[in-house]
Amino acid sequence: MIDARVKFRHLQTFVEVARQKSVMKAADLLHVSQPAVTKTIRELEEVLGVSVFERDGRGIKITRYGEVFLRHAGAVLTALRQGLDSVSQERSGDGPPVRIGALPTVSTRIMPRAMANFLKEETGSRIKIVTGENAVLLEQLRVGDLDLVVGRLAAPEQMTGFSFEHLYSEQVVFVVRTGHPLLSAKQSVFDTLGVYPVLMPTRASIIRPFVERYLIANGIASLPNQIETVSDSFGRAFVRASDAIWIISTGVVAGDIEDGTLAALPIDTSETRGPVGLTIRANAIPSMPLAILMQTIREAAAEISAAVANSAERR
Amino acid sequence: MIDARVKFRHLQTFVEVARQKSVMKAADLLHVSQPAVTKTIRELEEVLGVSVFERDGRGIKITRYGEVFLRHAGAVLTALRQGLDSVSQERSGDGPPVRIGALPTVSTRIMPRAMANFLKEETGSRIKIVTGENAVLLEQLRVGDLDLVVGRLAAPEQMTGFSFEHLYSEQVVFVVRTGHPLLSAKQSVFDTLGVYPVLMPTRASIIRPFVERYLIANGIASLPNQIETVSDSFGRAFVRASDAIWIISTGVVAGDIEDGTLAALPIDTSETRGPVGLTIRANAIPSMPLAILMQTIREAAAEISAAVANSAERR
DNA sequence: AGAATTCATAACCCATAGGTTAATGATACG
DNA sequence: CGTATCATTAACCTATGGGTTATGAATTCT
Repeated sequence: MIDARVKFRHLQTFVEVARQKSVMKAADLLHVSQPAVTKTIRELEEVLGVSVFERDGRGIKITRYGEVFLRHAGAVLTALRQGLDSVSQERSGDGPPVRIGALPTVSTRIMPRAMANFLKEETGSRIKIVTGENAVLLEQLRVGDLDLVVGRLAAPEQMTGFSFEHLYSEQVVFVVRTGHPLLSAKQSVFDTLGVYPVLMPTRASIIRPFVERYLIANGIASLPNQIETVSDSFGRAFVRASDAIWIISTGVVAGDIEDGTLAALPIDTSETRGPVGLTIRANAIPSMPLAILMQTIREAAAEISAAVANSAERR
Repeated sequence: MIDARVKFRHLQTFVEVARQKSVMKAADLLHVSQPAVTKTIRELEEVLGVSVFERDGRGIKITRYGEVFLRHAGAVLTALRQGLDSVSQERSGDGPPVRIGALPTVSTRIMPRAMANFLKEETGSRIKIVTGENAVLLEQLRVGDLDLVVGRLAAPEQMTGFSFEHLYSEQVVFVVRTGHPLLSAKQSVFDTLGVYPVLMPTRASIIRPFVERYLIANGIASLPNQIETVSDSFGRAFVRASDAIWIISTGVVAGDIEDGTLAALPIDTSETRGPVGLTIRANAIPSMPLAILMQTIREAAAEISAAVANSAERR
């Protein structure tokens, strides 16, 4: 059982003092007198049995016990805050919409299907879908502007504070219009690659490094005629109308390949294979509609992997 | 700012009633009169602005708002509980030991130094260090048998639910005893590599795929005389006593190279470079001693990178 | 050394949190 | 239908939570 002496007030005060590194400032922020803050901290230390701050010259310094407790206290407060407005927005009928970021890979195949299933659930909540560059989306996720990002797993440095749930793996392909000379070429594709314009993922995208590594590994140092784009609609239109080569995630062009408007070059790109999944803030508790949406996305992903497995006998 | 009317008492009572699905039983469990419970729930509902329970025949039933809030309330309480005993058990001398897994790379250089610093902190808590294969360690981390794994970043598929903190990067080297014929060889190392026995990392190890890719990239399809080992002590002994080549992380043999018993072959292995760092469960808040240990590891890593930068003028 | 800043202690005060018992609805059960 | 159960509501009481002002102790700045 939890020690009944602890109140939220203790945690709030503690966190505020820790943030301000000053009793005075904290007292100001909290609109109470300075001794009140000191007293509250004393009470907290009483319960914990250790000091969380120590005098440091004219000010104070957090102790290592304080450091540790701070994280927990923060967790408690954010959890509570979330809890409170999770219902208050649930009450108001249409709360803020569930905001999700979808990388291009999933926005053509997975998301439409997932949304169809989601709407069947009749949750009544609105959904906002943002497509964009990975770095941007993750930053928005971190700040809380988004609740969920669906796409490739980002580089580990960017993943701190996030948790990732694997859905399926996919790779990068080199696609061209059907009837493209390279499709019937006798010699190695890589030799003549430089002849055609190439559409690359932008530098900020997740797959870019994979692509670069792959190109280097295959003896291609730099490509002329390089165009960087995030827009899949542009890419699609451009590649259809020219002899350009589009280096892009399978998911984006799966449909086009299937109905024969585009074709993948016959090269082994399995090196560029990597996980696609759901990224959320690590300790956030998903709201009810979000939880449902995540579930429908999982299902959609499962359906599609199954379909792919059947039709192409992959694996 | 959080509504000051909410107290932990409200959450505890709420959770208890939700668990018992009965006001009476909850009142019993909480050692208060039954009206007290009702009142507390009323107050909570007042703050939330919605009912969390509704009468259901002779008893009560949780509402959908209640459902939503329950998860958060639970999270709040467990977070607080953890927070409290993260320090209070610390005070009482010996809590459960901190259990960490260290891959060979770090167990020779980083860990000893980190431990030395850690002991200076006088935390009084016990530490258990396990060395072993990556896959095993990560599984133990996942299950909760370990609190921390220090080593190379694992493949993304294995990282779900984990968070990784980068410390430094390192690469794989090919080492041989000093005086080895290959060191003074005129021709390319790769041509004569097959002549000598080779010690490889085991298949389950993280660096194995890196090594394989590297070998292939340099035109070596398969190596005869291949020995797979995880034991760095065996590797060290064997390589000293024979003409074998040891393919291993820099960290393991840095000391040996420094004092001249072993030497690295003069080949560029920068392709095998990759991040080394701390892996923990994504949403677990580190306990007091663990947090301190992580800090000392960071410091140790920083010291060592600095030392390396100085002595070898790397970068 | 003296002034200024910042946190800690002490003494005090009052609203209310947090409970109590007693009485009053609802429901299910024999 | 009466009666036992379980929750709600009402009336009331008191300990203490949560502040206040005044003062003291320790540093730092000038």
